[in-house]
Amino acid sequence: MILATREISRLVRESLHAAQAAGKLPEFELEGIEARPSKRAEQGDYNVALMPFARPARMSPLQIAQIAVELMPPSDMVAKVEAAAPGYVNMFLSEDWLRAQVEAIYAENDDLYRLDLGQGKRAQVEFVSANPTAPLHIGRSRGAIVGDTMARLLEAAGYDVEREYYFNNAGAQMRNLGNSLKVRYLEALGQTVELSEEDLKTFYQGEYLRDFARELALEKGDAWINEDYHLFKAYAEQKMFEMIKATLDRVDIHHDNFFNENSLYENGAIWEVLEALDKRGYIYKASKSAVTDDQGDDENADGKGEATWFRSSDFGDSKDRVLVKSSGEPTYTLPDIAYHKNKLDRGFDLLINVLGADHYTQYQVVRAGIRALDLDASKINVIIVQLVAILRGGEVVRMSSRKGDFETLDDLIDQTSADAVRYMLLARSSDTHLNFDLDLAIKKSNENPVYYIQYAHVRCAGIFREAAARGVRVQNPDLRLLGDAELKFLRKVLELGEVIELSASTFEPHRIAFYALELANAFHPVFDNVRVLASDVDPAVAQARLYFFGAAQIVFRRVLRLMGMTAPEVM
RNA sequence: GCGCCCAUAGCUCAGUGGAUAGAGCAUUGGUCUUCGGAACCAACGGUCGGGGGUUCGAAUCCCUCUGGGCGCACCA
Repeated sequence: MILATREISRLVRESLHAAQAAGKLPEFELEGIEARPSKRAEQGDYNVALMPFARPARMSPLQIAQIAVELMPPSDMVAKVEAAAPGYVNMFLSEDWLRAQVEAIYAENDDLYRLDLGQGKRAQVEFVSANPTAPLHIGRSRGAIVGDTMARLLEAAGYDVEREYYFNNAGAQMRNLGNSLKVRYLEALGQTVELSEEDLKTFYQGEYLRDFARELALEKGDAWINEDYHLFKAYAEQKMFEMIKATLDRVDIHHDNFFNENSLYENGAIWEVLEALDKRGYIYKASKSAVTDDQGDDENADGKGEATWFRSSDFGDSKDRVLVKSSGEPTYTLPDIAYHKNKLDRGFDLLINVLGADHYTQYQVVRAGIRALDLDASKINVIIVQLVAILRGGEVVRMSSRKGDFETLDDLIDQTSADAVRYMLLARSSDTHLNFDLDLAIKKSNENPVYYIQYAHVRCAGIFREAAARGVRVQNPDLRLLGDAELKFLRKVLELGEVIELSASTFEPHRIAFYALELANAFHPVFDNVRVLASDVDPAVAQARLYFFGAAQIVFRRVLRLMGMTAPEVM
């Protein structure tokens, strides 16, 4: 379907252009002409503000608007154009054109409002990216939903999208995981294992490892009893990933690529990055930072010898950062920079990184690294999601990772539903804190937006069930029989294109969630007032209305799928 | 101390520099001879945290203050 704002902007631009060619307007740049959906019916369906052109034209904005109206090219989309003070062009959509959009909805169906914004360019969204040491924590869930919805919107906008998961399966944490599983394995075989204070600090205590260990004991018996952590680590990692993927699958998230941080060690990429930075003069060796930080503390220098530092302060960072510890082991920052270089090298046109607010500083350092390597940092975009608080009975639920009934994304899904999780975590701007109200999410009432939206789809499906039962089928519907209520809903449908365009270009996927609620809000009154199968409805009118509700169902299914939610036939 | 985010209706929150700031919930009052009432209609409700500035025009941009949140490791 056509993007209404784009088309109307074009009409106004052409009319002003024609005015300039005819000498009715002086020559000046026609930039920034943007149509907006109108807020008031008496001001038309779309408005274009021409006030910015008053100065270059040296005319009153109202005069410019009048000239624009006068020279407006004809369009079957537009019924009427008016100039309004102080300088607006108000457009009224043609009702015939609006009715014809019902056909367009059927034609596009599940691809409704697929745009050409991306022009087939390659985009990559990196999200979740948790290490496979534990089930997905609730803290990751918002980024997961936001990232996947962003990917869906970019696809709708015409990008070729890849979803990527970055993880680390090397290092101390994974070794700890292997050791922890071994302990549980020995326990599963009936041995008692004494753990020192020191062991407990690094021990993964989650119940999931007991489950893995029981399976392992059944599978291998005591064959692994003398193995060190390596086999256990590999086993735990594989099980962990199965678990994480299963959790993500519950909310319909599927990554195309799992990128292993360790590969950057194996192929030497991290050392190439270090060398490149060194060549450019951004590396030095020292026992402490060459830049005194604000607190002037240098306690990290104590007896540790020389580390390898990156002059990130040259790029606006508040202090320099260590890339290689005095032990010779890289910090996570070095592979992180190498990873982002790798992403750029893979030729994506657009990169999006979904990060929790607590990782923002780290991202700044990586960005500094990319700039230091003289690579195009502008291709890397970040969606920072603020923290989530879980509320029950108006109280914040503590999300302890040690104990408690509530810590994982699975818990959240269990206690509410996959659809509720997707909607609730999406329906907030990423940069505001989010309160996830458990009581609301499970409530089966009109207070719950999840049900309100899905119910619209259910009601459409209900009409068709009833129609089928009565033997009514759509044949040659006459769209002229649609009334004002239906047209009002169709006007709202038109906004879907703008929502996709805007959310894909500003990386703000939450917009689709609010739009969905508005769409449902526009739907329910129509459903209540526009009967299809009532005895007093003329059969021809019933045909047109049935056809209309079929289109409405397509729109709801499309919107729900863009949010990764199900479109139920019954509830 | 420094960096980032937030402050809009009683609550939870939308709002792309454009006309009279919106929605859901809550509250109050209505609508059922029901294709699914998990619905609809109406009313009530605002110094957009305070103060400056930029602009033809500011909730939106800039500065500042206040109040919250998150970071500021030779952890990941």
